[in-house]
Amino acid sequence: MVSADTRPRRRADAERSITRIVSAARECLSRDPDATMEDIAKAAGVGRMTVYGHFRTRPGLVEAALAEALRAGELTLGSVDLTGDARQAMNRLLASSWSLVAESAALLSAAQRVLPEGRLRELHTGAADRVEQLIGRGQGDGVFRTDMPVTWLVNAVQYILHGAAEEIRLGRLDPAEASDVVTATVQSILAAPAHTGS
Amino acid sequence: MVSADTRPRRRADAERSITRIVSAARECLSRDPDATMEDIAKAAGVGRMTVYGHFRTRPGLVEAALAEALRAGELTLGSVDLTGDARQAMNRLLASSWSLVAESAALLSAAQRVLPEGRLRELHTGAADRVEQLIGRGQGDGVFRTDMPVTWLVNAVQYILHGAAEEIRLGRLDPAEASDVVTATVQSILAAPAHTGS
DNA sequence: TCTATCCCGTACGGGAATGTACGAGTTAAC
DNA sequence: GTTAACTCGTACATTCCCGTACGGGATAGA
Repeated sequence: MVSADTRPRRRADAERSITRIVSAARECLSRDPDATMEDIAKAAGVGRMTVYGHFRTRPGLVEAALAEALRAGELTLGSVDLTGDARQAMNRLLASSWSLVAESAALLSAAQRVLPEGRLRELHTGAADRVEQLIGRGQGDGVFRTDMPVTWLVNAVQYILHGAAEEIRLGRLDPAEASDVVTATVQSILAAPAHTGS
Repeated sequence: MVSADTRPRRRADAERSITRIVSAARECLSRDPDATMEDIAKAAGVGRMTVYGHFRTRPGLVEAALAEALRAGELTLGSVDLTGDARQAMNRLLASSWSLVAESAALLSAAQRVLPEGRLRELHTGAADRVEQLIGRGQGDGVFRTDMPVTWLVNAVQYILHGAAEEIRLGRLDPAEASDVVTATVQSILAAPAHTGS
């Protein structure tokens, strides 16, 4: 927040470089959490030193990339209608954002390794909270199960998305049917049991 | 397989060291896939050089640790009764092996990074196949859903187990209730829809 | 045009991890 | 008790990546 305010004078090409670098960082780190500064620089089409010109350390760049991904997430999340039937709302949410969340999983793990303990959760809270609220509302309406902690349900969904991304990356899941598979799986996890059998 | 056969002469203390090293490797790599040779040596209570005396390279040690974990897995898997109702069989399977599978997740990812492409799947096939067969049988019996690829179901279960391990590690899931949560979640994913709705 | 900003290559230093070499002390096995 | 095997410390070479320093060249912005 400091750099953007106290440094209002920045040349247009620098702005463009930064955009490309952060974007490249997202892409690289999402594929390999151990991606090197040079890997990222190459992907951005700039020299390694140019990267250091804008981001003094690797953690700094990782955080910027994560922040960018989260901003994009917040944006799409904010544009989704979460009212009405919680199941339908969840479907809409997944339809518009599952691939984004899934692809960011590796980036998240990269951040987890280089950022101080609380920092990640601090940044990530916004997005997770909204999902948690939706699930909570669904529980209140009786359409989602209540026999498990909400935290677990939220994270179980996360892990399914992560898994779907991995399966696609490994060529074991057809990207075309991934969306349907993910929504169906998530609905199964969240659904309230039809009857209270043993 | 080679070292055990062509080198029948090994002193008892060496045998003990190897056991301790492999065991320590499992433990360390399951907590941190990037665990160092020195970390492992320290955990095993031996010097780093002793480790190199038995495993020339890190990948070699990782493979040995993975093989050990898989052997343990095969052992428990083999002792589980997989006949009868597929759902019950799955519950028995999970009850006896979910924590082992879950804890080995990090080890698996460590292996994925240092072992050549096909090697991991080659080693891991045995265990995965058995789960796949059980799910396939459940589908044939009409108790498990058939609207998704079996491969996806198998891996979705994997990812749930992985997630459960992570949640426990982060203190967000009570180990005492983890078993119930896992089995219930897995059953939800696998269950055939009660009625053929829209 | 002129200047401050930015691009980017080479070069260097530091740190961490892997794997090798040597060798002295210890211990199992015969 | 003798020998061969094992332990394990120090020291070293190598590699990889991070981050810094310097400086020449290109370019946006006035």
